[in-house]
Amino acid sequence: MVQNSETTESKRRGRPRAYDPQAALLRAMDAFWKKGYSGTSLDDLSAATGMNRPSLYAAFGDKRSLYLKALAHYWQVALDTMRADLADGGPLADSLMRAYEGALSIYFSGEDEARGCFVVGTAVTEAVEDAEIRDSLMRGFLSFDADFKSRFQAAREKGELKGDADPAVLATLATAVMHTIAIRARSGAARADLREFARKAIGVLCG
Amino acid sequence: MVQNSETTESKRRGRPRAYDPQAALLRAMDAFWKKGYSGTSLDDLSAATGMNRPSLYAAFGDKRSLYLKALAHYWQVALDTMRADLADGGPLADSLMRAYEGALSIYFSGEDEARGCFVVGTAVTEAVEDAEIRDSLMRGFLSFDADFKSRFQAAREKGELKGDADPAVLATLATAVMHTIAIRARSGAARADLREFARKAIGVLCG
DNA sequence: AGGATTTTATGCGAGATGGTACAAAATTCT
DNA sequence: AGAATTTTGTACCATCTCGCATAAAATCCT
Repeated sequence: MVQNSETTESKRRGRPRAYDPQAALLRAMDAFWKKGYSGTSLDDLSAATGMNRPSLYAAFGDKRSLYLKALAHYWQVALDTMRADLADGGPLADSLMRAYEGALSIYFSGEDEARGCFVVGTAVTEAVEDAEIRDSLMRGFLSFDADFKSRFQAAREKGELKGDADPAVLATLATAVMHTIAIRARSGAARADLREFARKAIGVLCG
Repeated sequence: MVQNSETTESKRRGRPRAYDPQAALLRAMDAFWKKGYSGTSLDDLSAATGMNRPSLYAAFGDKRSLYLKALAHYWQVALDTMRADLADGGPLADSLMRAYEGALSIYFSGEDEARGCFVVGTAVTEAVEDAEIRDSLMRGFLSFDADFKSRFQAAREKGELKGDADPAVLATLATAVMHTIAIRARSGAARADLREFARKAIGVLCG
């Protein structure tokens, strides 16, 4: 994505960086995750990362650029996690439950408060005014749908689903379950309740 | 909700208001709807309502107070609309489709751009830091669930659903469909596609 | 040791932001 | 007509916001 000069070459010319850019990106993501894009100031980001503003600037560009990098990173982690959860063997219901468990781990990964999904909790708000964010959302959600659909198709070929089941619809519904869990987690719902709902919803989807 | 002195008494003592408070609240809601709570400035609100800042203050209190009033109004409209759509007679699938059609009308009611759901698009972001908003979300979503659940229960008693169908789970799933439609509408999905998804999702729920 | 190079740290500046003071304007009551 | 009352409009203030200029610090190369 960036030049690999940073990771490969260990001997850099000038004063060494005081902070790991990758770790800083994660802390910046945490800050955005809590307060949203507009609600997070550069002072918040500076405090979260431990970097002063010029360093933030040199490392990530301006505020929006930093947010987009955090968003891209989140998508990557979220999609990779879900693909891995869905790919592991076992019955369809187990695969789906693993995916929802994985999502819940992310949604409740905050220090004190439940933050839900980074995308749903922060990017959706900006989507109306920012076309780049909007496109990123559309692509990401369709990617979720596609992964679920593949899993449903595989299940149908194995006879785990009724023959008239529509993998595309079930996939979008599976994403819908994830969306409502993300929303409700950020709205104060208990993790155990959401887990239980996921379990029962899977029952309906695998009906 | 407020004193009815404003609406009933037509003769007020001092200089008359230049703007209708109710209409102004709707315009303010539009402004928040587009840019979110943090992203909307008092200048935005002033421009949207045509009121200058001191008038905004006198009418609605500070920015957060105005937002909370807009949020309460949206909940009222959204819940009333859905209850009416679900209550009208006919088969379960028709009731559900009416509810989703009604939601889509709201989500695509913006001037140019699709804004999705006001709650999902703006309040969810603030929920982590603002306990009052968070509680409002929890109550509202559970209210949606409850209304759907009543409708599913009525359908089951009429024999429209299989006996082993769980109205509570189906209700939360129905809300999940609404959530994902809200999210996707704001992310640029086409109204026709969302409508089609709703139709097919109803097929799964009414299994 | 000294120059070159890169990052850090302090701090500034132009503009936006939320909120308010104050006087002028528009109406009702006496 | 004039006092009382309520809203409007202008202007202002303290603070925050983003972004950057500039100098000091820490390393590598010769």
